[in-house]
Amino acid sequence: MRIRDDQKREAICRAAIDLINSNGFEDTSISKIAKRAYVSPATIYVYFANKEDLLNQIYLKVRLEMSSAMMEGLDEFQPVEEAFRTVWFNFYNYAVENQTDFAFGEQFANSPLVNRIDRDEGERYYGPLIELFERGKREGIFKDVPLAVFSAFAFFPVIGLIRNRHSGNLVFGKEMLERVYQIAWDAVTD
Amino acid sequence: MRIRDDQKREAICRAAIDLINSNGFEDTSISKIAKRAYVSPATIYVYFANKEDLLNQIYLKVRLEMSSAMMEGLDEFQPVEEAFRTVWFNFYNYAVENQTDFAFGEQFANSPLVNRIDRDEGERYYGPLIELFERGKREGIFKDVPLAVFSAFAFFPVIGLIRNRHSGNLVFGKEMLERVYQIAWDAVTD
Amino acid sequence: MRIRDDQKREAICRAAIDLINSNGFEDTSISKIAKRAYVSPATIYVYFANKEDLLNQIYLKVRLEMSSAMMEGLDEFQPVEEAFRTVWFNFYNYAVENQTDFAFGEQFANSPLVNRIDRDEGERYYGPLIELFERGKREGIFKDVPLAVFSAFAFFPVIGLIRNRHSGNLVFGKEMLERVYQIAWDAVTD
Amino acid sequence: MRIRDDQKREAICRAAIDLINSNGFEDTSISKIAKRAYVSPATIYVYFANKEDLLNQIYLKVRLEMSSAMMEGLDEFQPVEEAFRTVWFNFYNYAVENQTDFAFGEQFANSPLVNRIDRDEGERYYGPLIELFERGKREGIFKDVPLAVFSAFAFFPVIGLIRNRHSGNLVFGKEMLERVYQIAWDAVTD
DNA sequence: AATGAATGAGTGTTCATTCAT
DNA sequence: GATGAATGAACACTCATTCAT
Repeated sequence: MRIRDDQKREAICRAAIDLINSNGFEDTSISKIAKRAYVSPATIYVYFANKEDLLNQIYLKVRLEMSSAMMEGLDEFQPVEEAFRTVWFNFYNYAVENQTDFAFGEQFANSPLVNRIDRDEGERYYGPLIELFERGKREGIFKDVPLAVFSAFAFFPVIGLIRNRHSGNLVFGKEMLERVYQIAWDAVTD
Repeated sequence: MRIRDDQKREAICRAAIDLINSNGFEDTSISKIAKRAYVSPATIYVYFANKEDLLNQIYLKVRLEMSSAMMEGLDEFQPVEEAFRTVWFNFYNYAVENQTDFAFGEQFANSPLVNRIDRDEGERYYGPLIELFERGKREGIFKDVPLAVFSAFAFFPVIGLIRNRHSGNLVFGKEMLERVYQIAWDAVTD
Repeated sequence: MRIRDDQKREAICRAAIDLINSNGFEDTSISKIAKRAYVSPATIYVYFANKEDLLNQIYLKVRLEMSSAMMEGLDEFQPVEEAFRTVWFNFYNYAVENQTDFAFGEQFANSPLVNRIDRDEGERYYGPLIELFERGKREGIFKDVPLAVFSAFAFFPVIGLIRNRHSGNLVFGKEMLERVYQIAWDAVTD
Repeated sequence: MRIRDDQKREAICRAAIDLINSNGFEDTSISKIAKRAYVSPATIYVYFANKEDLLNQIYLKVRLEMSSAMMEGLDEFQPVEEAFRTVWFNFYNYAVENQTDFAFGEQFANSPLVNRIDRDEGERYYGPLIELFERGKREGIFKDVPLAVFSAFAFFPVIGLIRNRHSGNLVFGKEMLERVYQIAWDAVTD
C-alpha cells in the first residue's frame, strides 16, 4: 500500500490557487487543476471530498498562514505601539510577498462561497490580535470602538492599496509606506 | 416598443446580479439567468454579445450608478469638509441600500474578470471626486498623499465594515456611524 | 424556433431499449444511447429530465403498448372463454413478436427501478382484463381466487416459456401452443 | 486461517447481494461493496478475477443454494405426489425466507448477464428434480409435456406471486397457500 | 493475504452558444 | 425581435482495476 503524499496535496492546492488567481473560480475546473498539478483528476478526490471541500480547505489554510504571519514576533509584554507596528507591517509584508495567496483569500472572501464555511474556523487564529486590541483600549491608547471598526481602519486601507498595486498606478517606497503606517496609527489611536 | 426592450434588458441584468450574489459566478449560467428573467436563453444574445460582455456591461453599469450616487449633491462651491461629508455618506448609504449591486461590484472587482475590461471606462465618472481631492490638498486641508492612499483611508474602511455587516456581528446606529465618519475625516486631513 | 420532433424521441427510446436488451442497464449509458440514436447526449435532456425519467417513461410506454395489445379484440359481450382465449393469445403473440420490448419490461420489472415509479400508473390499463376476471368469477367459470393468483397461473407460465425460448431449448408448434393454452385454461377454471 | 478467508469471501458476496437488491446492478460498485463488507477494494480482487466473475459466482452460488434447498427431503422412493409436494413447498419457502437471494437471482436471470455464463453450470444441480419429472410421466401421473412446460406451470406462478408480495397487495395464509399448491398440482397432472 | 493510493476512462449532466422558425 | 430545439465541449465526479508496500 502506498502512503499519502503531502507534496501531492500541496501541489494540488498550489495549482488551484494559481489557476483561480489567473482565471477566476469560474474557469478553474478540477481537470485543469489536475493537469497543472500533474495528477489525475481522480487523485484529487483521494485528498479532498469534492471541489467545495478543496476550496474551503485552501481558504482556511491561507487564512491560517496569513494570521500566523501577522502574529509573528508578537508578545504580550511588548508596548502596544511596538506590537501594533509589528502586526501592521507583518500584514503588509505578507500581502506583498504572498500575492497569489492573498489575492485568493480576497476573491474567496468576496464570493458567496465564504458564507458556506464555518466562519469561526477562519477567525479562530486572531486571538493574540484581539488581546492586543483590548489591552490597547484598557491603556487608553486605542480608540474605544468595536473591533470591526478598529480593523477597518488599521488593515482595510492596506487591502485597498494592494488592490491598486495590480493596476500599476501605485508604486511607493519605504518613506511612503512609513507615511501610510503613520496614518493608520493615527486613525486608530486617540 | 423601446420601453419593452429596456425592461427586458433590465430584467436580464437584475436576474444576473441576484443569481451571482446568491450563488457566485460559477453557478450562474445563461440559462438560469434566462429562466429567472422569464426570457429564452437565445434572447439574452439579442442584447449582449456573449456572457463576458453581459458581465462587463453589468459591472460598468453598477459602477456608474454607484459613482453618480456618490456625487449626488456635490458641487465645486461647497466647502471641502461639507463636500467630503456628502460624498462619504453617499457612498455609505449606497452600499447599505444597494446591497446586492454593491456585493456584485466587490465580487467582480476581486475577480480576474476585472482585469479584462477597460479600466478607464470604469473610472471615468470619478472626475468630480478627484477635483475635490485636489482642491482639498491645495487648500491645505487634505494630507499630501497620492489619491490611492486618500481613498484607501476614506472609503475602504467602509467596505470592510459592510463586509462584516453580513456576518451579523456589526450593527451600529447613527452615533457610531458619525464616529466612524469622524475617524475617516481625521485620517485624511492634516 | 424549431419544434420538437417525435421521431427523435422515438429513436431515443428505441436505442435505449435495444442497448439495454443486449448489454443490460449497467452498460447502457446516456452517451451510448445518444450515439445509437444519432443525437447529441445533450439532446436527450431536451426530451427527458434525466436518465431515470427516460427509463421510467420507456417502461410505462412499453407497459401501455403491451396492455393495449392484450385487450385487442376484447369486448364485454363475448363469452368468457372466448374472451380469455383472446387475451391469452394476444399476450403470447405480443411477447413473441415484440421480444425486445417484452424483455426490457421483464428486466425493468425485476430491477429495483420498478419500485421507484408510480405503480398505479403502470397498472391503470388493465381495467378490461380485471372486469373479465370478475365476470368469469360471477359466472362460476373462473376459480374464486385473488387476481394475483389468477394471473400467476394464466400468464406467468408464458413468461417462463419465453425465458426458455432464448436458450433455444424450446421450440414448439401450433399444437403444443394449443396444449399450453389448454393447461392454462384448466388451471384457472373450476 | 482458512476460516477467516471464507468469512471474508462470504461477507463480500453478502454485501454485493444486499446492495444489488436495494440499488440495482447499476449503482453497485466494487468500492461500495468493499465498504459494506469492511474490506479494501483491492481485497475483492484477491477472491474474484473481476466484477463479472464476482457476479457470476454469486449467481451460481445462489442457484446452488436454491436448488439444494428445493431437493431437501427428496428421495427416489417417495410417491410422486409426496415428492412433488416436498419440492414445491421447498421452493416456496426458500423464496419467502431468502428474499434477497431470490430477488438477486431473478434480477440476474432477467438481465443479459445470464447469457454470458455457462448455463450448464447453473442447471447441473436439478438432476433429482428431472428424474422425478420423468418418473411421474412414466407412471402416467404428470402430463406428457416438455420439462419447460412442466416447470412453467409448477414453479413460475410462485415467482409471479412473490413478485406481487413486494407490492403489498398479496398477503395470504396457510389455507390460500394450500389452494395455490393444489392448482399447480392440477395443472401439471392429467 | 491485504491494503489504501492512484488512475485513465467513463458516468450523468450542464454549459455557452447557434440554429431554424 | 424572440424563441425553444439542438449541440459539442466541458463539467464534477465515480468507475473497475492496478500498483506499491
